[in-house]
Amino acid sequence: MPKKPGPKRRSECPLNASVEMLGDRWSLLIIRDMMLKGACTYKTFMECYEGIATNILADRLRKLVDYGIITTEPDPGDKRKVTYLLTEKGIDLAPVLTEMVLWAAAHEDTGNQALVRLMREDKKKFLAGVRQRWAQRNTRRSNARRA
Amino acid sequence: MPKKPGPKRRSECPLNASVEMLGDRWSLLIIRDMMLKGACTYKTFMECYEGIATNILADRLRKLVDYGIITTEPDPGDKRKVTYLLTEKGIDLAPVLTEMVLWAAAHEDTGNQALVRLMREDKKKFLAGVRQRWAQRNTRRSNARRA
DNA sequence: AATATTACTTGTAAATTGCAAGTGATATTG
DNA sequence: CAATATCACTTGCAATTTACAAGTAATATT
Repeated sequence: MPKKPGPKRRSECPLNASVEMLGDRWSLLIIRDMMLKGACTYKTFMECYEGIATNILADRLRKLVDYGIITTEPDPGDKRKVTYLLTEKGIDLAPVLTEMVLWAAAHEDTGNQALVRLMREDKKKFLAGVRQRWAQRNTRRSNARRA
Repeated sequence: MPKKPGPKRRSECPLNASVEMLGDRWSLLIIRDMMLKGACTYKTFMECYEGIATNILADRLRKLVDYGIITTEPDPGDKRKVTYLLTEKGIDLAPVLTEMVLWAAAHEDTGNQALVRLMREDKKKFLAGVRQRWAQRNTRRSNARRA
């Protein structure tokens, strides 16, 4: 997938680009729930422990789709359902999430120490795991489409 | 420095902790200007290319101090000036910044390719460089205080 | 003594967020 | 097969946050 020039940003700085796409209180938590809990429907996102509002969730999902971080496809079994999936671009956010988790775990009093230990003890392994799980998902999806 | 329990957060999740501290459109850009451009006064932060408003800057600096990410000290030469410095906790954000820069550079059309190349070709070296430059600064500061 | 610089604060309009209550298209149940 | 439930949203509105412009107080310079 080619890089999009994107609409006018405040600056050309790559950090600014990241901040404009992900710099809010919800987007990265949605990615987290997809990556770690395998969440992929509106309903499961609503179960997010932090309690996201419905309008904000709809808005963030729309933006994440626009940015090419996630995609949607209809559920073949239940026509009410929409499945959200991480794209390559979305999967590539794993290192960002990891560093943010490790930073907070090192400097704040936080929970989920099991995840933190896993990330800290073998960062590469963890990243490879995320990547593989999602590669499988997307492959299954491609096969299904082909069939 | 011990970890603070911090006031009530939306959840115990370490990612959420990071997002609550840094998940907005300006905080990480301020850290960037300190880390990469050596900015350390209100005035230099105002020169930030993205054009931050004065009230937002004052608010974000206050919050970053509260979170222990930066500290202030008066300028010994000019009593009008306040110097802002990264703490250890702030310096430890370098890997987060790096991954965000590399992610955007990989998937978006952005500038500052020199920085991106440096980060990509030798991430460890880049991080060590940031750390060393700031360690020097903080050492000089300690010495000055002792003298 | 007058002007400039630095680090802010204040006021206000515009945008964003959070909460509650719909809505319409499917799916399930009695 | 009619009534109810579920799913993925949208709408309305108050509260909070942001952006922009204009101060202000404490130094510093000329």
